[in-house]
Amino acid sequence: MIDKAERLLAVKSVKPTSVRILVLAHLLKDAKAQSLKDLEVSLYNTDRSSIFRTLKTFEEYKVVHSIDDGSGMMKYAVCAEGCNCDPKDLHYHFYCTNCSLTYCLLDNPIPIVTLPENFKMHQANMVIKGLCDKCP
Amino acid sequence: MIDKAERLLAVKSVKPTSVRILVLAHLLKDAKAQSLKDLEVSLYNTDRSSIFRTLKTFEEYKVVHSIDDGSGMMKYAVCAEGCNCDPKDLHYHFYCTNCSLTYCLLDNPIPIVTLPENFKMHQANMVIKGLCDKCP
DNA sequence: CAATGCCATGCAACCCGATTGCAAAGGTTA
DNA sequence: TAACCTTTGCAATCGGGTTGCATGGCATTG
Ligand SMILES: [Mn+2]
Ligand SMILES: [Mn+2]
Ligand SMILES: [Zn+2]
Ligand SMILES: [Zn+2]
Repeated sequence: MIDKAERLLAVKSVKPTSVRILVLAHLLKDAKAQSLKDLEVSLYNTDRSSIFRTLKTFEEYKVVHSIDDGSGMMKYAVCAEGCNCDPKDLHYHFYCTNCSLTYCLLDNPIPIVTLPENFKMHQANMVIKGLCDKCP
Repeated sequence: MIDKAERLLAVKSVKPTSVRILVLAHLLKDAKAQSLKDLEVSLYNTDRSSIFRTLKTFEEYKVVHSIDDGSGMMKYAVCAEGCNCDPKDLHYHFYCTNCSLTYCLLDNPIPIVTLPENFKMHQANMVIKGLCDKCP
């Protein structure tokens, strides 16, 4: 995962510092959307603000995208290959209200929504809430 | 608006106290989604926590629904007539990144999303972000 | 009417995720 | 080596949301 992280950082032109490699490797390893706190707990000897700023950098360089799933904590997930975080790359997210896991539903494109006259869409945050397949 | 608020509270079986009438009248008057802070500023002689608890009560009794538009503040909007806050009453919301207004897009039903096997949808928060018709 | 009980309200304090200021550490370049 | 820029760690702060507690208002009961 370390190698994979380093390669991905190179592709995205982000300088591969130690914190960045660790954070990205962890996001790649547990292939689920993770919060700042999740990462803080997992990388317990790395400072929270460093992880925070790393995530901001990752967002800026389209390494990860953030998901506001309504849980109160922003979640971060590695962007799929080819993703540029454009409207066309938008996808649904599913938040399990039981286990708190957040999933990227990459298979369903989000539909074109007919907006009122002269409204322009730039981004979207589409979250479906319910129970995942591992929860009762 | 005061009358309308009192009538609506009666319909929803919520005891019409002074704070509740004021809050609901204000939500009805400015027919847009408003945050706790918005209401706090408008009803400057009413306590924040009272407004907060009023909004919680309104949610519980399906008087209003809340919208997490990603602005960092929860927004509240009066439910349309006949709304029971069931999945069938879900609708898109539009958040203008310029003027920070949040609109209920009541005309577009949200589509049925094909979920992975054994995932069950209970709720959803669908927010489209961009520019509204009053913004450049 | 007085006593009781319940719910709503106001105020202050707290919680917690997010964010920032600042100095030290690392690495790069001249 | 010296100057410079970026990253990191630590501590403090911010801000929306939430809660504990005492008071107030109102209705019910005796
Ligand atoms: Mn995703
Ligand atoms: Mn709405
Ligand atoms: Zn689950
Ligand atoms: Zn606007």
